[in-house]
Amino acid sequence: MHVKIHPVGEKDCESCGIREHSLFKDLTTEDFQLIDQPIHDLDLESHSTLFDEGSAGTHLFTIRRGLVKLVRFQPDGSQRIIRLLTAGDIAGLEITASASYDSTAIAVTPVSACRIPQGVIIRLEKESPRLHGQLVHKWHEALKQADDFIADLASGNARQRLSRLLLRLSQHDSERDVLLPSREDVGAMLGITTETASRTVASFRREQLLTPLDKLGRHFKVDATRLSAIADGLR
Amino acid sequence: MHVKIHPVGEKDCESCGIREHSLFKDLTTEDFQLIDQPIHDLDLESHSTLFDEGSAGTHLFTIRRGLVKLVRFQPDGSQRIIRLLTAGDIAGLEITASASYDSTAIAVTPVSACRIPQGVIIRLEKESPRLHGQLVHKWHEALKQADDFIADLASGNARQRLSRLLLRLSQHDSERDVLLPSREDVGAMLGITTETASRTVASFRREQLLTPLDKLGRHFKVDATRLSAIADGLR
DNA sequence: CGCACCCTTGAAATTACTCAAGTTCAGTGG
DNA sequence: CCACTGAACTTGAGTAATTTCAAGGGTGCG
Repeated sequence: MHVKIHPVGEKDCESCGIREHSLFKDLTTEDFQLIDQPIHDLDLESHSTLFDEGSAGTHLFTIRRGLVKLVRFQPDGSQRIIRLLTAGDIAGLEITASASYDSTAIAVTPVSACRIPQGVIIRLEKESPRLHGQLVHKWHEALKQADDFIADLASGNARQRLSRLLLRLSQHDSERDVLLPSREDVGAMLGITTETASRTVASFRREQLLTPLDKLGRHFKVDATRLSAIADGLR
Repeated sequence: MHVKIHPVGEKDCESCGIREHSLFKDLTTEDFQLIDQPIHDLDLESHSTLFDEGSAGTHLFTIRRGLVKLVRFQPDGSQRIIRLLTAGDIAGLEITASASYDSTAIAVTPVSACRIPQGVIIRLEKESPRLHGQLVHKWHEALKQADDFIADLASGNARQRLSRLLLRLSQHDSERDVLLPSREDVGAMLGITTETASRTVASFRREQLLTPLDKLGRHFKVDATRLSAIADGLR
């Protein structure tokens, strides 16, 4: 696993491109003075692991670019994806409340992230009400996402689940197009097999709910209107 | 819906039976002085609603006794249970971060709860680091429970899901016995139909994985060892 | 060119859903 | 005290959806 690390000073954080979405959004210059351990800037390859479930929680990560999956391993060794993180999200939030990670975080695409030592967060949380508010905001976001995951992606038949996933993935994206993870990951996210994921995508393609934008079958333009109907169970 | 309300003063909170599990665990006597709005003690009947998804968040609830389900309504009008709350858990935590409730909370059994005004929590959170720590703890608990829900109760076939639910419900209980909610709720929790829930329970009974302790088919003694094997997919 | 890796497809088996009766039990009122 | 009723649970039979197992394609890379 190749990882590029650049130590960054406060200057970099203060001028960071995604700061308005990040934990450090509201921090003042004085707050930045409290950072007494290095924050690293990471570039991670696809498939690399940010941390493992159960291991000691030493850092928390702000995702700057790319897609990260949080997974739990099932008794049979397969993965169940429990959440997806994109730019602005935090991986490893739980270490502000606990000693170890609650799930495994794996990059699904190339990822850029800031790696923040636990100590920095703990210190800032104590001494900066600004960070504090952002942390609460992140807890809420994570919990809501988990709840959405249960209500949307773990309910209904395969067609409904895939529709909801596609709608969700296309939502934040520029204009109704979606870059899907591998069929295996789609399955692990929806709680269906890889084959069913593949068949359902193929079926959506035949029905022109999805129009391929590449030859690999990952990048699509979606028909949001008709997908919404399917998501709501209308055939 | 019948609700009994008893206003309580700080004295009651300080001597509350479940305080060691509650939000107010670490509060000092001075902290209690900050409570400037009445905290009510509620007795709720089975099936009564604590709050509705989307409605303005005015209170948060500490469950003292009984079982509460958090639900989201599906496009077809049916419920999907996204979390179960028992003694010591908090319902409506999200209003410390947001203006409205993210899900609907409904009592599954008769429930006793403390109803705490949003203002009290917001004030205490600002002024008492003790409460603050407890809140973070509760966020973490809720998130972990949501993640467990996805990994355990929304993965695998009906037998595996039911096994995991039974094991989880029997865990905290005194001695390997379980009081199940209605079959409909079991289904809504596992993402299966009522009929499949019923059939699977019946099947477990025939296999003596469950031994009825009442004639209604709600209260059982569980065979934890064999259920674990099923939960892990070993037939 | 050939080897991986992922995706796709087929066919049979399994699992779960749907629809439609029954059954049981608790509570109600005659 | 007993029939009546409603709600929840159970069960069956047929159908639909999904999984499983197995094989075949396509793409990119060494």
